[in-house]
Amino acid sequence: MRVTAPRERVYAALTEAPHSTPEEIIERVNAAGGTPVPPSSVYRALEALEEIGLVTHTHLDHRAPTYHPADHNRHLHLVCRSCGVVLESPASIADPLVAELEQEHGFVADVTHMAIQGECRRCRS
Amino acid sequence: MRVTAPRERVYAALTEAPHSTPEEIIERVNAAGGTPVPPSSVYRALEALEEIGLVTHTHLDHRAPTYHPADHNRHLHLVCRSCGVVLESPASIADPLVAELEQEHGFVADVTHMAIQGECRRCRS
DNA sequence: TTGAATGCAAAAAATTTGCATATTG
DNA sequence: CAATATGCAAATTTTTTGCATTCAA
Repeated sequence: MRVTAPRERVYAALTEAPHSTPEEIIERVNAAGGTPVPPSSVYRALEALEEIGLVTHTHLDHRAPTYHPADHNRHLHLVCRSCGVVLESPASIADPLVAELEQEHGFVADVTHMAIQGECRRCRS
Repeated sequence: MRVTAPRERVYAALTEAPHSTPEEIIERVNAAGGTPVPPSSVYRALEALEEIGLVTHTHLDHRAPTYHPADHNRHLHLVCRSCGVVLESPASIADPLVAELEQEHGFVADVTHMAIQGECRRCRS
């Protein structure tokens, strides 16, 4: 795995703005100026970074996946339908559900990959 | 809301094959023969059916949404990463998590909209 | 009859691919 | 030096939109 400028710039963009879609990353990487990075290189960089575990992606909603630096404190993503805010909660909060799913269905769940939709405190009030 | 042929055919396709993507629905509706229904009409029919609550959609993975007839027994979707099988579980299995999320974050979760990724019993063995 | 819905074709949006060139290790 | 990664352009894929025509109520 080579360290290249596009990969470094994509990773930098993700630390500046986690939960970015590919499009947002493309824009951010290029907004910074310097040699432009074409979309195809951004897509390939994301793929590479994800493969070595530096980056992960999550599906927050019906749109494109969002990428962020891999976090060893895995977390659940909670997305508000009204305002779009993304809350995070330790993945462990779902441990009882995960255990139940395994017992009931023999299914080993990864609750961090897909967000949970709902409505946040502020929008409810 | 008018009852029209395209809408009836789209709904019929969903009862025959729930969890279909728009593309699959387009194919199924037209495979049946008869007057072809163009993609735009399928998309519009899905939107209309969803609006009146006859149909819902769920995000099973990174691909297109999948549609199915609305079910008053709401359920969680469990998707196996290896084989792609879609298991269902009563939404109530997540009640404790939902309660916890509300208490901790004031977030009212709808756990049925996004599937949970993981690995099914058969693929694990 | 008449407004809602369709069908068609074209546009838009998002992602992928092939290939020659440049670059890392 | 040799294999990997980039940049560019074109091709795909998926979904949306405008508009004249048709059809359900």
